[in-house]
Amino acid sequence: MPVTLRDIAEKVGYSITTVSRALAGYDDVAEETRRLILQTAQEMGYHPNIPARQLQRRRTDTLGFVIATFGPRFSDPFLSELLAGIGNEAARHEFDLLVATHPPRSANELHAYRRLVRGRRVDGLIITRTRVHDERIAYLLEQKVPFATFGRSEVEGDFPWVDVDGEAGLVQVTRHLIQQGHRRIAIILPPADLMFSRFREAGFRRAMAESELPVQEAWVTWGDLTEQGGYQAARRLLDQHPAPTAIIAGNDVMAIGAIRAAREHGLTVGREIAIAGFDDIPMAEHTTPPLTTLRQPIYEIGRRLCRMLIALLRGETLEHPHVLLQPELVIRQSTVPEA
Amino acid sequence: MPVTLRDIAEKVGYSITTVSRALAGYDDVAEETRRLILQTAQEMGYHPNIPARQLQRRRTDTLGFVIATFGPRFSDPFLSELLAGIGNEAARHEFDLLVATHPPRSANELHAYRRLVRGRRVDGLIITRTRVHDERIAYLLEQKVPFATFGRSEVEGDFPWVDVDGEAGLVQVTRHLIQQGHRRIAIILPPADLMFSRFREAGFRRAMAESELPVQEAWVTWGDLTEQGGYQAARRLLDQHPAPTAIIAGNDVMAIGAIRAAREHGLTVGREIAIAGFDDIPMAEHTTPPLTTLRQPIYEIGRRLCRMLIALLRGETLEHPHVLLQPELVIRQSTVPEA
DNA sequence: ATTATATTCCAAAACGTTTTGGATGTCAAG
DNA sequence: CTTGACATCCAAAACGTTTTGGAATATAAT
Repeated sequence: MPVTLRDIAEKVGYSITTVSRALAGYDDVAEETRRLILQTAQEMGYHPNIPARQLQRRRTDTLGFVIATFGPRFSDPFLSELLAGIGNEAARHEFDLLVATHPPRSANELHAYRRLVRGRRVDGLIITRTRVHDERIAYLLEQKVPFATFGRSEVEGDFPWVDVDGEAGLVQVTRHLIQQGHRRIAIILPPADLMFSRFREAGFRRAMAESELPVQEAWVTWGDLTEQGGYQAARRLLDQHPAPTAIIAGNDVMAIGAIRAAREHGLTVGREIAIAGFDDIPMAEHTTPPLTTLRQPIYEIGRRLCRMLIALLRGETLEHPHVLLQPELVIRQSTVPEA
Repeated sequence: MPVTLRDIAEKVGYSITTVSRALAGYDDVAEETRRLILQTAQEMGYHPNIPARQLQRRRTDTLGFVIATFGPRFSDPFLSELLAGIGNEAARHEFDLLVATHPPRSANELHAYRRLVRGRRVDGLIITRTRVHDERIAYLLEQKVPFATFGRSEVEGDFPWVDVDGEAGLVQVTRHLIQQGHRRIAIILPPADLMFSRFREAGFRRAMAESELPVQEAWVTWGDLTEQGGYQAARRLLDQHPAPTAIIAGNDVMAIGAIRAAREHGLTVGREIAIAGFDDIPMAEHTTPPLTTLRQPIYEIGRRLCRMLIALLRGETLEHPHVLLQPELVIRQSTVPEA
């Protein structure tokens, strides 16, 4: 039913080849012929059949992005924003985006990657939240499928990445808290198998050491990046004696959970306890009190990763294949009591 | 480089046809032959080329979902959860999901749909937040592309949908507030061009009329479903004299904004002012105070829409092509002060 | 022995595109 | 008049799959 090159060819009386080449803009088509073909194609409502083109060109102009959904719920603002950045940039380059979802760290996570790669559904993929010994990266390297990651990796191999300097970030925020007079500082780290958890821990320890403050090992904890996780971890921290006077959470979502825990403990956040996050999600400036956090431009990173990957696919060599951005400390009332 | 049917055929000494049919499970292949072919395919690491299959089968086993991103940011928990539901269910049926993003109500919204439809990239689409005179629906009906929607529509045409009875929901929550002793009740509706805005408004008015309470027209306002939007609308409401003692927000995200506005106004939410939302996003039970809201099972609806659409694509007739779910009133401390 | 019926196989066409490697015709230069 | 250069066109192959419409052989029924 849909119009094909053959239909146009028959109508205008030229070969399929010529029609194809006219539409593709080759210069071995007479100007007048081209005009006729273009107009006819327009009139007949021609649009190329993409699967056919993909088959012939042996590429799909499609990117893959696999999202981990937490249980039945996925409302991680981090992933949403990244997705928006990737998606909007992909659209700008006329690329499509194939999204696969799956429960996190499930057996079918790799299955999702294999599906996309084996079926030649995508030309490249974007990976986020790189992990220690990341099997996704290992797989894609082994399969020689182009990809770009948000986050560094210790896996050997050459691939572009963008990352935010979590170590420097944690040095900043820890120093800030120390400057505010805090000595008993706790931290709720992201899951330890995530690469950025390591960097942030290192930054925290470095800043504490620098001020010759001891790191209470009981105050170094981990949370699963959800509100619940932050809440629970913070509760455990606040139940201790002595309790910390400041908590740094691995992301804003956990920080929001920590705020709730602190409030339940009867503490005034900002005054009796300081709480800081990481990300600067839109909600961060609207919590009560507004959240001190480290801003990372997630949306922009999504766009950038997408651009890098597409450049890679086009065979261009990247000027800066590895980008390390500095997070920006945004100080709000959750660590600095109102004047 | 990748293994094709031809490679297997040459290796085992049968025709491409037989290899194809053996792998597809037809019964006109000898048992022994099939075993040989299956094993060889396995050994050689065969995986079908999906674009080739799509071309031949004239279907893609792929669904499309277009997401409106708000400005550069998209962190709408509603959309995230719906996406998770759709994505996980699609994976269960071996369907892929093509996601397109675009700024809301931009000219290229329809462009995104056209792109997916014209290029025959997808077999069907899922639409959410149906609008009055929805041009997306009109377009898909005109193109005879299967789709399913979250939300009803007044556009003529037959297509499956799932919706939540917003009118009944608003009757419930309004009654609840009236029962709590509120007389001056305001509402922040979703944008008026969204179908569900109409239903909710009707429910609100019905419940008010039923108790012979006047609806202050200045207290019927609209917000853009963001935290900011809810905050601003609530501020305007609270600046009035007399101010409402209860505010019903069009979704939880706006309710969170309203809570912030109320707090800034020096009001204790739950006690001096009641605030209710709609959706019951994960964050709702973790706000301060926890939010009274109408729960709609967004994740499940995503799955259901996906199932309906796939059934439709398979030519099955749906038992219940139109599903109207009842939202569940979840009463928390934002409307009922703590004991 | 012949016919009918299964069983197992496959050549070829088709899906709609892009690309290769010329073919044809025209025109200016020699 | 020939040659070469250019401009314009196209037949055919290829991408990798599925499906159609039998062919070939073996087995059972007459």
